[in-house]
Amino acid sequence: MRILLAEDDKNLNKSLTERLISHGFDVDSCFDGEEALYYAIQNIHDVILLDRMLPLMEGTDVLIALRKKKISIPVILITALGTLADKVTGLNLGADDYLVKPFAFEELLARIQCVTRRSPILNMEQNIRLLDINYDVANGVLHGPVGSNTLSNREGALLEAFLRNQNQTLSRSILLLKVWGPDSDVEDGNLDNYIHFLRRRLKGVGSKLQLKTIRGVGYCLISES
Amino acid sequence: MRILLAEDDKNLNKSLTERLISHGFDVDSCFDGEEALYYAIQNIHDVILLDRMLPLMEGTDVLIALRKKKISIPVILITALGTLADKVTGLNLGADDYLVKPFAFEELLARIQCVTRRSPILNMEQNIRLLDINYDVANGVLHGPVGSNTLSNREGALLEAFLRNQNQTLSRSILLLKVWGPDSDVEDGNLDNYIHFLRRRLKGVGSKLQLKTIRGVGYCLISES
DNA sequence: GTTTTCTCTAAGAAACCTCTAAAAAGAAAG
DNA sequence: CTTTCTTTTTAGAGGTTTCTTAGAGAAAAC
Repeated sequence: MRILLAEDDKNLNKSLTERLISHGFDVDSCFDGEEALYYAIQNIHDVILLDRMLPLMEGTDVLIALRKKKISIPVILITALGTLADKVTGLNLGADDYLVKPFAFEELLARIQCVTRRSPILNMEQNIRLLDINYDVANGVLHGPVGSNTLSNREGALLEAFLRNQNQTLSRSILLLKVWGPDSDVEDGNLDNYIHFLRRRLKGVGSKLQLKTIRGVGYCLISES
Repeated sequence: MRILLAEDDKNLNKSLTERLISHGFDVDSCFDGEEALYYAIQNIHDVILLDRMLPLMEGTDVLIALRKKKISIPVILITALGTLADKVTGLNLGADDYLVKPFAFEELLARIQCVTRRSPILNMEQNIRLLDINYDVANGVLHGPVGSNTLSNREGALLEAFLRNQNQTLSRSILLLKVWGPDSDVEDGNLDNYIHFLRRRLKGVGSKLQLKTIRGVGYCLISES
């Protein structure tokens, strides 16, 4: 699960990023509103944590711009105690939830869980099942008919991308964004590599799932030949 | 066991801190309500001792804020004799116990014991057992099948963190917070060091428990391979 | 048949973890 | 106050895993 964090307080930003990562999320963090919008419109994140007051562009304006572009990624607004009064405005603008500083990390986790639960496949559940496999997201363990296998981070992120977008063909560029993030300048061939790794893993646990290549476009996880 | 103490009377604060430490607790002390909330929301303490009247933010408001954030750490309110009248209010707000100033230190100890006994793993009992070990918290002695061993303070705090959170993967950042406290600026590598020490201790007493490393995240105490 | 695109192997690079050694800090004893 | 011992911390060598790059061969498209 990929999270975009826009928070200008350097300490808070760093600590949140670390703790989110340690909970198994992929995190892109930024420090001002323009940057936040730049990342957000790539539409590759599953949740956006948006501080209300940001340099260059207010968090609320980022939110307005997003919704105007019909991007419906769940947004959790982070408001300081002082600006709490107009929290209603935030919700009216299209925010899915808000959080008042200071907040407990556990509360943040709960709210993330809450806003992502709405979209059925996109939830934070420990396990995602499909056909004959069962992927434990938190621990990165893939269970299949023949056995289990622990995936590396990249392998896990790639599998997650397919599992959260079932029956969809994911283009190479989308996969690169979702798995390596918007800033990565990784070689294109690296993706082929991980596709290969993942195929080996799937075969290794005896799954009938196959990563079909859609030539010139990308890949799709399917269950039949 | 890590205790958060919020008490603005400098003398009382100091004396309590010292005596608690001498009884084997780890103590973070602070002098006003905002600070107290700041520490408390990190959710790393096992008990919170909260003076009712604090600068910047009343103890009761801290308590309200905490419970609102679904943080359920046991809280013992400390009230002066004059404000005793509305002690009921405190309990209704979610406090677990209260203590009227002036009080005997032994009474405080008893009440800490009382509120921590409720959660089965988190209690103050002398010994915590798991599989083939038995850890005497008060004296820092680790008993295993082959022998016993006295742990240093840090080693003990680390082992305690694992024993109080059984079957959980504890991230490096959480461990640093729980063992070294929220203000420490200790080098990250120090943790690796104590993991190593603890592994040696466990092996030394012949235990089958293992500290499994979860690469890129942290560690987990498990009993099987 | 040529070109493009994809698959897979191999190996170097980077990141991360473990453990040793020793310096620094602190506590206890003389 | 000094010495001695223990604990805590820093530093870094060496090992392991993961990530990335590169390129040869296979498959598909034209």
